Amino acid sequence: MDYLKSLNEPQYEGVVNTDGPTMIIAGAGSGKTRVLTYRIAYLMEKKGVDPFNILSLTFTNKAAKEMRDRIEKVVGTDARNLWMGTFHSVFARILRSEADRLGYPSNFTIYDADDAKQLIKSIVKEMNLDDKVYKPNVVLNRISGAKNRLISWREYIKNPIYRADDESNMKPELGRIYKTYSERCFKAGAMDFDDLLFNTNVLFKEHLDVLNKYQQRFHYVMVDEFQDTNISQYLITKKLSAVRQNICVVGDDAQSIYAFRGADIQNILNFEKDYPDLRVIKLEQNYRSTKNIVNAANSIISRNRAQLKKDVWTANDSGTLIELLRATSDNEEGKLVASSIFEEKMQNHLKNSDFAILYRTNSQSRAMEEALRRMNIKYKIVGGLSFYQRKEIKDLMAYLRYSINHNDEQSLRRIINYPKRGIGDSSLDKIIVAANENNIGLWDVLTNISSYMPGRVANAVMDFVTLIKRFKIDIEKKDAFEAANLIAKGSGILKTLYEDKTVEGLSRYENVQELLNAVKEFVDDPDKEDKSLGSFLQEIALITGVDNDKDDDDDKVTMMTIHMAKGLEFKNVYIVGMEEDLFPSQMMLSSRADLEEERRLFYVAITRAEHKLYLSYALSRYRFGRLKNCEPSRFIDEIDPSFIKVSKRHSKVESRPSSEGNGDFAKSFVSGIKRTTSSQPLTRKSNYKAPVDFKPSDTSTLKTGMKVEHPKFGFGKVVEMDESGANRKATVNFDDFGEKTLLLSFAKLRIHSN
DNA sequence: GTGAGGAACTTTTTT
DNA sequence: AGTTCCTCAC
Repeated sequence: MDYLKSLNEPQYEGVVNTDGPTMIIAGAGSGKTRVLTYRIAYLMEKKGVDPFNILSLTFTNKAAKEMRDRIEKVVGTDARNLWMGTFHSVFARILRSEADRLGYPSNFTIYDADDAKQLIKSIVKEMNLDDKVYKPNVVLNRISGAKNRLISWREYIKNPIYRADDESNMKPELGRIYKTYSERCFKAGAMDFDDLLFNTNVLFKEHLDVLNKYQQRFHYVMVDEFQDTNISQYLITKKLSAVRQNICVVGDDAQSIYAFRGADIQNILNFEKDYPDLRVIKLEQNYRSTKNIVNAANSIISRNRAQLKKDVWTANDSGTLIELLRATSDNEEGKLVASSIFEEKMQNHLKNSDFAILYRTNSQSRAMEEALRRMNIKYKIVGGLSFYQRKEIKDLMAYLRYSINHNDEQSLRRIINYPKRGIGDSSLDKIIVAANENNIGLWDVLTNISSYMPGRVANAVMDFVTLIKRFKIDIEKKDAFEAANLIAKGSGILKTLYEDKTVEGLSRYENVQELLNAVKEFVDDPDKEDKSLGSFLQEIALITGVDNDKDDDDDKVTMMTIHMAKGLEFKNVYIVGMEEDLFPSQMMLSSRADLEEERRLFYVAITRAEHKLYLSYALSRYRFGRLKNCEPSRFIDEIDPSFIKVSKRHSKVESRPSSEGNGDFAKSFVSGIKRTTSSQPLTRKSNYKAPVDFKPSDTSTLKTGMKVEHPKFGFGKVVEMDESGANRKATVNFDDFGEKTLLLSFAKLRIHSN
């Protein structure tokens, strides 16, 4: 057990005091992951605990995987049997096997935020409420908040305080929306993210035999990033460890940055009250960063009132001062950062992967990307719109999900008319209303469609039902990969995408193939016990941006939001967009507590840096297409000035550009074609109007090989004619826009020559 | 039912 | 600057 020798005293305490309630307060960079890893290894090696009896909850799946790998290095392949994962993934797994207790199917669907918002939107519409008042985001937040505090819709409706609160906010119907939303999810056999935790609590509360089973199973319970757990999560861990009391939570109140998601910093501040004989261990020595960085971070966080006493220090060198960069615009900010990275690489022999650019909002990545590309610096963006949120992926997933769970309303919505089969929105609404009015499942309506709907649409629905039934059989008879393949082909998704020869269409086709590859990998993975398609889908639903980070060994600069950077470290860090209203975010400044959360976020960002930290801000920035003036963030002034210096790249203040931007670069894009609005994207072809003198020719004589002109796409050559159907189509290869297939009854083509 | 085109709105972080 | 909703014509 050599590894114990490398630990300092509090770290050692954290590893060997395995029994009884323990709280480890771990300052940034204090070796928290090491302690947790060794603690588990110690439990297995020294105490002979079966890994099957250890539950370790982490914040991301990636963190879980890394920890498992590290433990495996110490104790061997036994580590694979540990229960390790995020709250959501571990309890989704448990719910899956206990679903019948709650009246759910074991193959329940997991709704992501997108599905949830769509559902709320349609409920608000059905209830004839104003969607300006009941915005899906706001409603979902409110429902989510209630669930995270374990308030069911029944209690919500009963409680006069919530009602009064909602009424004073002019949203008296929230309770009813919550009720309908819950019922619809239940009927659809679906749980949203919050339900996974909420229903686990219900399960443990109402089925004591089940609770008992898991209490007996988990002899040791550990929770990482405890500062970011909500009440619902806290109660689950408390219940699970109630018999043996072997609960160990690890966290840092100074790094609590998920209050918006229901994380309650009181969990960590009040933990002592719940466990009077709690052992508290503080890890205060920072091994990661220079003195300047540690002290600067301390000078920031000391301004917050809500915190535990802690004295983070380091024995490392002072290092260089933090550098402050000022740019005239967001684009120049990108250039300054890129050239600074270039210079640092040259002078200090650093790799791209030693750098991280951190920002407050995802939209800030754009300017940085362009600058890095121009300087030929490789980069990767972690998070943002993930692979699994792309339309084509969600479409295929919806087919897979629906083929497994025929009552999944949101999936049905996506696929019933994609590819087009003549079942429009109004027909779909009728189907949903029929299901709700007769209190039956969607599938029951679809299979008896002729009693609800006459004629042409009914036939289309019957074809759809036959298709889904076929898929269901495929899933039962074949393995997940083959079934997914058959569904991708049979649904017509592959064909539709294959026919789209545009650049975007090609990449969409490749993405679908990529998803099929992911299923293949899943099926071939020897570590997976349940290889059904349903199990694959549930796993995918809980994958996040960081988990998805495939090429982390490539030499690339990492770009991500500060939230995503939690738990990571880099030699050099750039925190960009240090502007008032952006960071701290304007939306967070309504109360003191929120300012403190923004400050903790800044603390997290600073403490990611090992050697060198840069802060940058711009004097003006594009927002909704307009250039807006910006002021430096108050956080810059809050850093003790002895740790910070102004960079030599700092721009002069006088050079601030005029705030009157006219994003009118489109004019030069395609000559002779006018943009119809100043504010709409180039990607939409309808944003261009033909010059007034454009007169289309009679296209009845159009043939392959002819040169044509189109008002929006300019000149091109006909590569293929399709005269088979009622609608004549021509595929034209345009000089500037590539191949497009045009319906000749609509297309305004002018024939030039052949 | 479908697609084109215009207007209006957007305004944070994520399991 | 990009998305989404609405309207209108086919």
